[in-house]
Amino acid sequence: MMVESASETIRTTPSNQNGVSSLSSQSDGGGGREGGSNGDTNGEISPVDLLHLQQQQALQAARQFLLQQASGLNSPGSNEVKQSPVQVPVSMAMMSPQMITPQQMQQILSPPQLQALLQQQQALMLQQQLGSKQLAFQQQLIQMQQLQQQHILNLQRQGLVPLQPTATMQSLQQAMCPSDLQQLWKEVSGVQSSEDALKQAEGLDLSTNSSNSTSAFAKAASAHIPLHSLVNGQSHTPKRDSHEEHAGSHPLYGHGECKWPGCEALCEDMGQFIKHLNNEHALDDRSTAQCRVQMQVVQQLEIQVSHPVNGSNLSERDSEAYPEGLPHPPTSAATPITPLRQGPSVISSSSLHSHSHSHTHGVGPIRRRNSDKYCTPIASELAQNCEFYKNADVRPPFTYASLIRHAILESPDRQLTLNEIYNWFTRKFAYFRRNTATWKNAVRHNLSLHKCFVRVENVKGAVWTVDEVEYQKRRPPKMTGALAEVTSFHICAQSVISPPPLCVCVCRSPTLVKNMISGLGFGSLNASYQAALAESSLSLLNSPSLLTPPSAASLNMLHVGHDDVSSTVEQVNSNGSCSPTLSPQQYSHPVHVKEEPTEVEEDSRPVSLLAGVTHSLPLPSDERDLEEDLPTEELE
DNA sequence: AGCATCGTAAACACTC
DNA sequence: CGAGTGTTTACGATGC
Repeated sequence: MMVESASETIRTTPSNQNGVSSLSSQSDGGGGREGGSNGDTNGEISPVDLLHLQQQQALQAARQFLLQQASGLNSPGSNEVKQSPVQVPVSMAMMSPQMITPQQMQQILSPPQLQALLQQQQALMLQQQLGSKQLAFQQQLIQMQQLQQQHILNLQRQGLVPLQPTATMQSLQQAMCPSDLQQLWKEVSGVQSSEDALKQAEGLDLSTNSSNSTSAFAKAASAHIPLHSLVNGQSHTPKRDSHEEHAGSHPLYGHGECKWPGCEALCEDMGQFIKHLNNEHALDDRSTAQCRVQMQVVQQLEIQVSHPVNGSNLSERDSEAYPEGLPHPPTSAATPITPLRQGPSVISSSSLHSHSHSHTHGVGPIRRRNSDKYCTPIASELAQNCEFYKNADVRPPFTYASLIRHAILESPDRQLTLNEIYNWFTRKFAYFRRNTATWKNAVRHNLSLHKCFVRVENVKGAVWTVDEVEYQKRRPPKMTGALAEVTSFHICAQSVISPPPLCVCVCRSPTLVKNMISGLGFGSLNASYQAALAESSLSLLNSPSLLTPPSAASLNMLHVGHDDVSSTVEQVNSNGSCSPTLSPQQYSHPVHVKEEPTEVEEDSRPVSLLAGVTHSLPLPSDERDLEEDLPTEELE
């Protein structure tokens, strides 16, 4: 089996570079500029090669760890699992289908995704005919992909094809696209997805073999081939029979003990191990978060490898999605545009919404926990799914307070009349174009109830503003839950992309990196997991390419975020520089002070990664000022 | 169980 | 008077 224990894997030296190569094999000609630096022919290793090697090593370790988790979480040994002809991708595989109830699914998927899922499922119910044909087709496809892999592998060995690690992460992200969620849903609900998979397969370019523009990995992800069959480029023939595949071994089982990172529980036999796996490592927030964190790590590593210096990885789409002067969400920087995406474009922690209310009203509630518990970056979500929410009658998974705040802060003057807030709601969300009485009442209720919303008498009448201090106060004092950790690390990882020099300076110590990770709310993650993150990050952070001046984008990443919408908006003024939100007291007009029912005494939100690390360091005065000025909420 | 948060509903007051 | 706005209370659901 390719999977060793987690700690071993993390420390795996890149003796088999093929692992990276095969995963990232791609010859799109778009950015393989570093492929030529392969210096293994002359025996001399240049610094560049060393760097690359180091990066690849970190990448490999992170990737393997992720894949381990994916396969481990999949609990393939469970007899209850009836393997469908189509495998779920890694992101899906990490959610043990047999353990996911529809309720859990609702919690995992955002409402838009759910809606898309359900619609697809309904359509699918009508046609379930092509099972066997599709299976054969899939197998053919797999064979072709294996050939393709081998070929690309050979080319890479000869230095003919540059490494394209980015493709891997794109694939991972593709693997998390709504269509794949649909796939998962179908599998969970026992619906054969032959039609759908066939469509996907047809989408692949079968007319070309070795050097087309789609990586084998991406194809595999699209075709739902188990990722572990691609790892290391070894030609594991994907076995369709889960029993056959997992009868005697399991990636996370070896030498009589569970190889789950940090577990090491003794299991006499496979059955016991499976039981243990299901009991101890079942899908929950934490395991999901771990996978997501790991994916973030891999993503950042891959971004780093493929975009060593410049910040040009912000797509035009991102530019369009954000108001002038507002920072772009760090997630977008690495978010590939994939045609597979139909609904919400990004599945991040922000998409892990619980939407479990089952109200009888036409208008279901916006669950606060969605944003607070999961620290949803609403700005990011909204920006990226703007069109979706605009057109789809789907309830946004954000609290009224968050939305109102976002609306206000998005406005040029950071103040809106009630009617303008209404208009914003209806303009931005198709969902709010109906049931107006309900939500408008709720909006008014929220405006009045929350002290963070301040009514200001204006010449034109009353406008509503946001008192950011108050808003922050009412935030939960402590982020709990694994997904909060993800968000924290999200920022950590993002800051890795293009951190300011001062960040790099302190991150060269693995211990420190580890401490940073723990200090950022990763304390609940086990030691080896933290070590994995730390070490993965370290390799990256040692890269000279990180020694880039702080850019606006990188500064945006320096703060651990919280939930929602305006995390992005409020701290940045129109000229792009960061500043505290205009306090209501700055208005010359009378202000109605409200008392909020409950107040959190202390703002003990996670501090920024930078702040947590750099306080002991000399900081350029201007940067220090900037840092102090910046609220500690995530700047998306 | 208790608490906090949120969404919803509704009553009420005030202004235009 | 009615609509819009703003405040307040109550209640149920949910999560911790």
